[in-house]
Amino acid sequence: MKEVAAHAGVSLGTVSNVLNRPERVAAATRSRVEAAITALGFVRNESARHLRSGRSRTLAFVVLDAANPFFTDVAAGVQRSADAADLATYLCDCGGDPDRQARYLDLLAEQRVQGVLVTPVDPTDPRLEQLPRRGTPVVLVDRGAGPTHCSVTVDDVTGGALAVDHLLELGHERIAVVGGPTSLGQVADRITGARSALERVGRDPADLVVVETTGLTVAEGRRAGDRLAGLPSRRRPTAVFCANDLLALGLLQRSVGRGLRVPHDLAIVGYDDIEFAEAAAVPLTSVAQPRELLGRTAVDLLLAEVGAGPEHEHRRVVFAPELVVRSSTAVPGPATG
Amino acid sequence: MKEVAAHAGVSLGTVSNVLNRPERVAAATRSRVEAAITALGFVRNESARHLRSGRSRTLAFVVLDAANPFFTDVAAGVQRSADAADLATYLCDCGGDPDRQARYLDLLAEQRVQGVLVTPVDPTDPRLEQLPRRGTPVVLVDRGAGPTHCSVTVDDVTGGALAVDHLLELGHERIAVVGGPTSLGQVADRITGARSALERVGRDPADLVVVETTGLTVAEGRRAGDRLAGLPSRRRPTAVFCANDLLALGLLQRSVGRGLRVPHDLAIVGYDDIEFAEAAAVPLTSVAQPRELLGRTAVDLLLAEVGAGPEHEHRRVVFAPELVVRSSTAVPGPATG
DNA sequence: TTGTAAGCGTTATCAC
DNA sequence: GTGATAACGCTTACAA
Repeated sequence: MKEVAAHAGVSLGTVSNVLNRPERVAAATRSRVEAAITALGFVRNESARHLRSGRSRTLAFVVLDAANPFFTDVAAGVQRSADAADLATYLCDCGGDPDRQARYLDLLAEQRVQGVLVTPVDPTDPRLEQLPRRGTPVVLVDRGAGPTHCSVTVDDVTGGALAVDHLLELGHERIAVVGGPTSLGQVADRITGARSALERVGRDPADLVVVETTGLTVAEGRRAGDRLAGLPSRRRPTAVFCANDLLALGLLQRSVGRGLRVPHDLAIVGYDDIEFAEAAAVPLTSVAQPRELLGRTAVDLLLAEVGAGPEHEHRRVVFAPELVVRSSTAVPGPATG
Repeated sequence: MKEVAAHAGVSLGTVSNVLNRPERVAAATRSRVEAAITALGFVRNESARHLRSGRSRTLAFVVLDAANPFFTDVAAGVQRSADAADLATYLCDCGGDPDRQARYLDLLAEQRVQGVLVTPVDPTDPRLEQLPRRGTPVVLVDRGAGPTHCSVTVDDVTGGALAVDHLLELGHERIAVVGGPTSLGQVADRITGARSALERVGRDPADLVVVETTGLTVAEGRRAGDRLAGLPSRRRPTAVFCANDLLALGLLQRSVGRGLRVPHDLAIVGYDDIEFAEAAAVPLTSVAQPRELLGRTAVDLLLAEVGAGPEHEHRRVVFAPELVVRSSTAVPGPATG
């Protein structure tokens, strides 16, 4: 900037004014400075301006796992709202690793971003509470809040119940849940919902077979498929509720591959209703969540908190899930079975 | 930091030493300072340290479209290598929008990140050349480089040829390509490869029907499926090569939905071999790329450039694609057709 | 309308 | 081993 000033024959302050309050500076000087800027290829140093003037124009979305299309869809909503507020969004992918979450949160704290949105891998990380205490608002996305944050969620207990209600209505007796790790609130809640659905019809919730996985991935779904397909048909569940669509897709693929007919031998319900659920080998029944809206709302809450300052009241927004029925649970038609 | 110094009864410089060269400071003072740090919840200001000491410990990966699993898989490779080098990775999602790419590149320039990896939406953006000229190395990922960058790519011309070779071997005469926009080099190259395959067997490359799409998405694939399924069977292609798997999945879904049998009435080849290709309604034949490796190599090139400084010689690494044959082109077995 | 100068929170170079 | 102090590149009063 010093060079620009020299080149244009003005002072540092004037260059700064051209950059920040162009109306304050005479047209002639301004164009001289602008010429110098392009001639020298000057680019402002964001760290310096940030250091001087408080906050950055950046927001971060720390996601559990960017390989899951659910989160990239939520991220699309985040970006949309953030763009409208003229904030840039950095996506920080934890890839399911709590250490990475920790590192990102530390980094973002040091970076003094405007705010952080998180779908936590580890919701118990103390950093999640430290950040807002030190002035960086945090909004929890897809996970319930403590007293220190706003949150946007979809009711996962209801969602789990929706799925199992549907299977019970279809007359299924042996129902399994595939999902994990249960340290993820989403998974735990969906299983709770599944149990409550059984309970409501007078069945013992302990009847629910839980096949725990180490992650919500297609690969884990395949593994679960192997386990189930390996059971003698007498003992095998006739229906499976998967904690997300990736699991369901893997399970579906492996089940079909090992000769099971879906839904005839095995009905499958997924969760999230990602775009690929509909395009699957057997179109997947799934519990849909308003993904984009989740992201947009999260940003709205964040902006409200940034605007309000410390007297801000944290809010929890909860959306309702919806069951989308497709062939993976419907009675098989002639072309599908 | 001043507060920490006061609280611990030492000077600013000592606090800094505790933070950066703890061995230089007496154990007693050190623990006093550390106590003060945790007591006050002190977090270093990254902008300030960055301003003082040159460069950041951050790298950005600007992706064409994070909703495409291909890119999140590449990103996983990027993160892996970046983690190993103790660099944090920000993912910047352009969502296919060149304006967003422009905004991100501007922001990253101002932020003085260590380096930028890009799978460009708009490879002609002058910012891509300005950045390295001003000291921020840029590595092009999945796109060929000019003289100002390193690049890592997979040979898309060969990939396109691989796909069409396969269809020709299966005896297909009327072959279509679905893809777009052709402003994307990937798309253009794959189509070029497709044409060259026809040429090699003495066919007129102009025979290739090109169904242009506005993006590489499932939705666009569905639209293309409608167009194709609407044709009278006499004129309809018997095989389609899609420029990526998302298109292929959408096309597949809609074709099957409109009564076409895959591969009997319509054979489909995708590109990228994303995880969902295998789990599709009809498992998808696809051209596989070493996605993770692409990302890891990109970071390696970037680090080499950062290490070498201006006398660095730009490199272009090109990997080979591989055809993975599945049911969407194979002769239908009893269970699949 | 433009220039001057203080200060943002660090780090690094010195003396002490 | 520790404490002053001068940068780093910018913004913003305030003075000219």
